[in-house]
Amino acid sequence: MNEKLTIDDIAAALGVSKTTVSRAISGKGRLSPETIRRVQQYIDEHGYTPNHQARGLAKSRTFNIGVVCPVDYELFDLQYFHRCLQGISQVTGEAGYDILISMVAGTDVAPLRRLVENHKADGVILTRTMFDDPAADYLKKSGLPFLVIGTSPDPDLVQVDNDHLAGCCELTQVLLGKGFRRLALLGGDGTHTITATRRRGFELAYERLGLRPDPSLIYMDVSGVEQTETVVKDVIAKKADCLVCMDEKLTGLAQTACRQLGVVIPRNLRLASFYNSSFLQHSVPAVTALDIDDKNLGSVAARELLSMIDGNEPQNRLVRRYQVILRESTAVS
Amino acid sequence: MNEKLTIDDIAAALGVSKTTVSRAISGKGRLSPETIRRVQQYIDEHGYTPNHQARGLAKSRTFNIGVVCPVDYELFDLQYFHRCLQGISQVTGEAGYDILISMVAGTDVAPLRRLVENHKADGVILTRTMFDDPAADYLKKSGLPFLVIGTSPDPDLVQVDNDHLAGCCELTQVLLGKGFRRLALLGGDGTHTITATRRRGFELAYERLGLRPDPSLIYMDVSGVEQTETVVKDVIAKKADCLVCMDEKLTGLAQTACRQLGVVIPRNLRLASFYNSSFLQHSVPAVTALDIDDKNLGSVAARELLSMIDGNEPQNRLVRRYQVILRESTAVS
DNA sequence: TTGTAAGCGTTATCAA
DNA sequence: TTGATAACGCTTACAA
Repeated sequence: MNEKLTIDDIAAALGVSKTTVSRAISGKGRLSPETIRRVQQYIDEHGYTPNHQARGLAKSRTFNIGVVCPVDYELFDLQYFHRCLQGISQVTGEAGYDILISMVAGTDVAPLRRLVENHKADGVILTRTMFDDPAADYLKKSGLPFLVIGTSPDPDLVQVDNDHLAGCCELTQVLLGKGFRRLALLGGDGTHTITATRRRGFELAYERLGLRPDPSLIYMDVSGVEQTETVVKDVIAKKADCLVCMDEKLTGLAQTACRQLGVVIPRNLRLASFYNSSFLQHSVPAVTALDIDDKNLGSVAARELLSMIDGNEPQNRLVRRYQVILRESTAVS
Repeated sequence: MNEKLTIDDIAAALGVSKTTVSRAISGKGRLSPETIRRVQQYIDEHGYTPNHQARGLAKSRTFNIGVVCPVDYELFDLQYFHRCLQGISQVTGEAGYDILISMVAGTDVAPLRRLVENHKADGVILTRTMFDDPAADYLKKSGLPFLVIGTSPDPDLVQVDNDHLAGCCELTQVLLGKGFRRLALLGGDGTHTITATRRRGFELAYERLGLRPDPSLIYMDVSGVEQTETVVKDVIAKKADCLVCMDEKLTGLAQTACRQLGVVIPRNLRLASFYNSSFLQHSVPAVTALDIDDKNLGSVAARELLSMIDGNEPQNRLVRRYQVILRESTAVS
């Protein structure tokens, strides 16, 4: 209704100065309880809502944080992104911050640049990291506080990530513990750091047992139905016990390939995924997977970014919120 | 680098007034070409970037638009949302606007209220509409320009939507044209207006041929694997020719159910979807579907909202960008 | 405990 | 063609 009520109006109505009103609202400075009460009451009755724009100008803050969303995110990435966003949203919301989405296509950081140059955000979260990430490079130069969700070899980047290394290692260890020795690994885009991390976790599990994975059973940069079918054929030919896929997309491809080739899971081949999804949970048979709390990841990232914005020393965070969920697809025959 | 360069600095450096600089930048008012050139040159050399916050305060605009994203969006909704967002992002970006995401859970519009009350956006887009949508109700009261993507029975809402009615009708007509007479319809959440629209389109196709669908073959509010299996059993028992699913999620459920029940598509039952996805395109067999250009929908919505923000009369828009894609799943045996 | 006044970086309204 | 100067709504020294 009275959208245009300002701090001045209240001051005039109450016969006090706008400083007093400002203080009563922010709670800063010492005021008589009586004054505070009067201001509060007036606000409650007349429905004043502060103008963040003005507040921002005065404090040179926008109370926005930017979140970069790659346009090439696919079906499953979106789920991850959405859950991250939930965590981010919750934390930032409580702190009075809003989320500005910047959609970047490929290596073109123009939208991000706009956001930064126009001073529209106080900090930025990158939800994906790549080697030589142009977005990260740009942000580094900009001087704006930012962090990446994910792990990067770049030590200058503030990083928040799940301990995928430990998680993947653990899932692999569980499989090895079941007696499967010939595990095949199916990996996607090698330019994503997560791919390297998962592979490392896979290998680490072997090393802990003093073993080594069969290098000919590690397939990287796999994508598409045809390629996956080729891999599955090869995996069967090489008599692998179990196929471990790096994410749910690859797992889906593997399932399709198996169905096409008449490979029955878990009878002819076991199947596991380094990333869980409701999809894998409901597929037939349900697929063993590493379950990661993405929402929590978003919360942690947001909290860290807000702390950086407040001038605190940045700190990398490795979140250990995951669990191995064993399902039918890795049943021992 | 010199992030803190303001219009004042430029004015001082060039020995002109800030008004002049402001005009040179905005292109408003008459200035000598020479002055404009000097200002431009200075900006180019020293890298001035305007402060949107201040600009916003002066013009009482935020240059943000809010986009509401329900947290309960699932896998497939997200794809729709993401594509919409691409369209929105492109249009708003070109107009110098940014996108503020407001995640709302269920009927709790608190995050949206925060956004509105803090004057953080000049307008809002709702990417989903429900009957008695609390978000829409709130926005109506707020007075902020907003529109919904989707169709609502509420005549007070500015609506931008694909012509689902025509699209669904067309797909249904194609199926009827193939000689299938006993079409079953599988629908989801009845509180979503889209569900009602799709049903109407389905029925309309029959009416155009002077026919009526078998009411016992229309299944609404279906969700979950078990329920879908029950429906598929029933559909088979009632000797339907084809099962039409309202979206790709239901289609996926139907596919799983068929696989479980040993129902072979398209031999024992034909399958079609009122919403296409890469998923249906790649599944085996590929599924006939209505393909809709969601990105374009987002663009249209964004353009309309910006127009409303500029004070133009709101206008409902019915976008006719769809195509029926026939695939293996509806092959005539 | 409260008030005055000077910012914050723009745009807009007058004059000149 | 330009320039003072006053908004825009809020915060915050510095006074009182």
